[in-house]
Amino acid sequence: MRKASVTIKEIARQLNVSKSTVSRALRDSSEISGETKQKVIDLAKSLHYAPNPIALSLLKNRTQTIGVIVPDIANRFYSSAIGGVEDIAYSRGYHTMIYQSHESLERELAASRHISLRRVDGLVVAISSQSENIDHFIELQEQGIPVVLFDRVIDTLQTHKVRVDDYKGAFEATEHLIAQGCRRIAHIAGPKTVSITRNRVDGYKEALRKHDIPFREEWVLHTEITQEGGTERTYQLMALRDRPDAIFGASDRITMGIHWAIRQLGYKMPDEVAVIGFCDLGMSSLLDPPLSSITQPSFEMGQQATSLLLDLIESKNTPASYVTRVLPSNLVLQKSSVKA
Amino acid sequence: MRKASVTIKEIARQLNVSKSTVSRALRDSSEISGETKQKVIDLAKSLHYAPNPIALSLLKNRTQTIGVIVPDIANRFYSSAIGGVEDIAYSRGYHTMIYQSHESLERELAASRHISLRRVDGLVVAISSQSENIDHFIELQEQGIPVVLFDRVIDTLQTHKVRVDDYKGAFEATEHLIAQGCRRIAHIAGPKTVSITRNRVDGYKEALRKHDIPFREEWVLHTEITQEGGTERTYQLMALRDRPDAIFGASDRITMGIHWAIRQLGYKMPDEVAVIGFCDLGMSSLLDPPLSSITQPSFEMGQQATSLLLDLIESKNTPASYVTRVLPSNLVLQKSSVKA
DNA sequence: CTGAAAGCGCTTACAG
DNA sequence: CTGAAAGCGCTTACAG
Repeated sequence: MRKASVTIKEIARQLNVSKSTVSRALRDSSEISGETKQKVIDLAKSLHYAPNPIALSLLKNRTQTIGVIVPDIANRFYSSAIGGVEDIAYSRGYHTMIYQSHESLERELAASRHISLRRVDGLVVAISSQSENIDHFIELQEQGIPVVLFDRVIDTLQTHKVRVDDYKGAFEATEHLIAQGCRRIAHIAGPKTVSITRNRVDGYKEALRKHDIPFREEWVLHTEITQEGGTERTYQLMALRDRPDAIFGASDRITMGIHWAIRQLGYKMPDEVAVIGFCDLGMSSLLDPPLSSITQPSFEMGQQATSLLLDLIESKNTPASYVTRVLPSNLVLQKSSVKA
Repeated sequence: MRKASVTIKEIARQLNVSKSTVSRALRDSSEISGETKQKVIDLAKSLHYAPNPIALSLLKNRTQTIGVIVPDIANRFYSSAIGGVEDIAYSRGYHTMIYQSHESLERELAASRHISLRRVDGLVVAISSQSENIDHFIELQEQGIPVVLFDRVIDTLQTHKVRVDDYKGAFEATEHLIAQGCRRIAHIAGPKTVSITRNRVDGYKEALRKHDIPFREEWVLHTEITQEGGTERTYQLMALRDRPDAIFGASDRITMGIHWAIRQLGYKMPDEVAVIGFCDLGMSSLLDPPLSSITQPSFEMGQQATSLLLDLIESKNTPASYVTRVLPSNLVLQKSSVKA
């Protein structure tokens, strides 16, 4: 069915030279005469010759392809990070294969297996919240496939990491709420298994401590990273005898759920309940009132992770040490948390 | 520094048989003795042997991989459609490579080139709005790489197509606005180059005609598929001496822009201006007031397109004729268009 | 039932 | 400067 492509053999036949000569001419080897070189190149062009990357892969055991695993491409944070990955990969001659884990360890394993089988050259990954065990990534590394983590990092994997300064972002958001006069500040956090969650809870706590506001266990709730989770936990918080006067949400989805629930329940934002959360700006500005956000440099995170990965792939030996890049987040204040 | 994988040669060496025998035993050929077969299979298992898919690709000129090109993976409609693509591809033993065109012909060309070079087995695509010329897809077909269109289809390409019933969706949305008592109904449409746009405009016009409402040129504006586009065109509409009492938006992004602008401008929804649009439900329910939407079965569209594609890939000969599947859209009424 | 050989498309020591 | 040969990992007629 498939139309046969032009091969080096065909060019050799037409020119009455050997395949070796054609191959060398095309890679501009210095040991070929200018004349022959030109003949080969001209014919190759007119025949629309393109080398078969699969043959090269077999030869070099390299595919010029990197993989990226994210929990969910529909999430703007990740789709934007993928943009950054593709940007760097493309400019350095690599292609990108995108996998979604849907927060499931099983699907992360399937993707890892595929990456190993397909001889993908390296992997950029934001670990699924279900994955406490990361043996599959260690196995990839043992096979010589470098892995770089971003966003969701984990201590047990030795490698380059790129993450945002969650602690500081959470600290600043909480301190902002305090500056607005809030004293009863709740936090709806992500799954306990995720590193980010812990950092954000810590930042939140530290801001309270700094301003001598007592920490109250019942005002920190954990949930899956979904809008429904944010909504349900908001119901739970607002149902408390002692209800909060501010809620800080740990992610886009969660925070959108909070915003929605607060409106549903009939509270005025920000006066009765101030809301702020880690969120994508495009999203948060659409809401009414617009949502104060801690925004993350997602595109840059994808870029940096990929650039570190390609360095690993292209260097002969394992590096002396791994780096962890911590990028700043950015506080964008809007009406949901700024009192008149 | 990639660790060498176990090969058929290694198994043959350890068992003192030929590579051919190992190969046959592993594919369970009937011409190998049960005993030998068992030995080979056992050793293969204990060595964690996995066939090198790259070698197979070189041999068969097939990669068990399909490509999918969409304008933008961050758009929920497309990320959900990709979910449907992956669902079917995975269950039939194929992997999916995802490409984004960002509505640019140039990037669509780059993706097509990659698909051709990488010997991807087939392609599912929602054409970029910039691509009036689709020679690159015809070339793929000529190379024996089948292409199936979904969402954004185009008449000039002979192939299977899967789309939603835009005409009917637009017709119903418009008729609903009329039922609400609106008579000055505007439509903010997508780029003129896209087939969908024309169908939606036609559905809108037909509903007006049926109810004897005169069509007014100045109430149909075209824009890029962005939120900003929706916002700008809304400003333009509401600035008219004769302003509309309802706006029907042609896509998620556009409609979100309309909703935002109407609120900004201080109009009451739905009483002063009713708003409805093609939109994802998760999104539209978040807004205040919740947005009436024509929802599309994006996941199913991805599934059906992929299933048609795999049939093309796996059949020996080109089919007698191509099909166009038209899926129904669904009208979900919410507060933005339903008057008390 | 099993093996040697050719071949998928390419590169690269090794000869000359 | 050019070519013949071996090899990447696998399959499959062709012999036996």
